[in-house]
Amino acid sequence: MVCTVNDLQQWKDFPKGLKVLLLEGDATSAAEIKPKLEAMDYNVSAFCDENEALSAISSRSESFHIAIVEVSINSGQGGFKFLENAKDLPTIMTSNDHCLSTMMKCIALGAVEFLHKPLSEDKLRNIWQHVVHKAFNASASVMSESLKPVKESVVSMLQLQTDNEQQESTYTDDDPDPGSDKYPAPSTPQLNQGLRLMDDGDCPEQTNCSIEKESGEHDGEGESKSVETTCENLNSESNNPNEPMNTEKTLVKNLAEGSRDGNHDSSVYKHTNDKVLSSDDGNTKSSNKVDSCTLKAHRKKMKIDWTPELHKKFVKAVEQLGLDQAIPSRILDLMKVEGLTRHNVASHLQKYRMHKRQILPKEEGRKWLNQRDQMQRSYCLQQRPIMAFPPPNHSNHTLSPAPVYPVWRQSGGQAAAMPVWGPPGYPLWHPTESWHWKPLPGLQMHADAWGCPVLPPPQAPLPCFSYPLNVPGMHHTSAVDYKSIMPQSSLDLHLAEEVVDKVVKEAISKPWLPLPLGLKPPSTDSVLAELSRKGISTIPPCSKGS
DNA sequence: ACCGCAATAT
DNA sequence: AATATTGCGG
Repeated sequence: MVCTVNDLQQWKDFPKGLKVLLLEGDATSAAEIKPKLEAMDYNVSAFCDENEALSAISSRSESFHIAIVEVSINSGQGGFKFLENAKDLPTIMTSNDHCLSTMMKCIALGAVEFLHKPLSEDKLRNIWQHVVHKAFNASASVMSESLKPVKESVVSMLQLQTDNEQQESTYTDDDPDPGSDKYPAPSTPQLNQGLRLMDDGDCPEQTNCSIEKESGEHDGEGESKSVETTCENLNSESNNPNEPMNTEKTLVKNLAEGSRDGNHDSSVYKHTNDKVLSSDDGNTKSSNKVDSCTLKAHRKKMKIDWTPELHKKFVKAVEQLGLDQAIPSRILDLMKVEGLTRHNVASHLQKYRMHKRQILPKEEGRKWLNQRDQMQRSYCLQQRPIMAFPPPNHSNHTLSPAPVYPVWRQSGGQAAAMPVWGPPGYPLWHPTESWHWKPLPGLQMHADAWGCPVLPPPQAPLPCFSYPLNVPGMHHTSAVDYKSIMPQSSLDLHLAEEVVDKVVKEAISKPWLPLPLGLKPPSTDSVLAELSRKGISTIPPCSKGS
């Protein structure tokens, strides 16, 4: 609060008379710069000794409006000490060292601007802006919550915590506090340039940091939202006409994005990019790699590494829930994996289901797909496997080309060659040789394979049996065969039976529907015949609703 | 608000 | 190749 709005209002010829503290590493450069400042009618007090400068501001801090401090590369903390102890004084840092890290460090420590040397009058002319800025923002909470993550990110990147900031407790996460009067300066060309270097890395979407939608997901997924939120906040803030530093904020935010490798929790995420600092030139002071755990606010969603273990959890959850209840949110709950999002689960679940039902090649799918409306379509999709039971007169392979079942890939990669896909949900009609997932002795794989139960499946629920009426021959014979063929996976059995159940119900209730896959056969007549043969003569009145 | 699917992006 | 994201319909 060197200068209040009031002061400014009464300061007729502002910024003339601005009291500038100049701290240079040597008298020569001080003597060089001082005249330039004075040429603008600034009132300059030059120092070459940091401690002297500090005592000057401590003894009469009110007598300076702004400080221009050289960062001396040679002398350790040269300049920083002043910076950190002159919290109330808008401080511009200058240096011959154009290294990005230095710049950021200065800004992070509260400098209002960083100017590359040599200092021209042009660069110095408008330093008064900071004083004005401060005057108008000193009391207001400049550091909004939204900036906290940004701050943390930068700090983390620079590893300031390990360096020099014993006294600087701010970034830890507490105070975004307005008390620390230092605020980022109007961006300078240099700064922008420098920061841009940082984003050449690999954050493609950063350019449009704007509105990432997803804002919808405030739900339980206490995950990587923070940065996005930050982003939004930044944007909204940048709408403020009084805020001259949009670009800088954005860029800084980008930095945050870049440094998003930190995830504190389990091994869900792949730590893929730590290259962020690579563009950093050789700032040796803070060149250590960013500790990945420092950042809580990791930016965009990280790619989940669906390790076998994780997948196991997933499958376990799915099984616990049962197929009907296995929806992303519940699975997510059951899995209890920190950082995992519903989207992650949904995505995985989608794939999981896909492979369970062994999507047929589109071509074939098309054959029977357009036969009916959406309902019909989904019906076909769901039932197709069952319908593919080789009818007496058809060789199955002509109807259902055996898909390949990749097996779960070990994240380690050694088992990459293994088929990762588990058993198809309904492998019945597939030639045995395609059951890659089958026990596979010696490979710990199979348990992780898609669709392969990790837990003994719940014995009880075989929903299909809950229909006393719907156990026509088809079910019977098929089920029996199935069991004899595929005792390995009771889950599959379960699934198959469930599907059978559905099909039977469907067949009973809608005998008029064509069967998928162009299986001519059993179709209506056969089914009906079978039903009657089994003594089931009472076919529910075929109401669509049933 | 969430689910599921398909298409598409990364 | 594996995932994530998006768009759409439900």
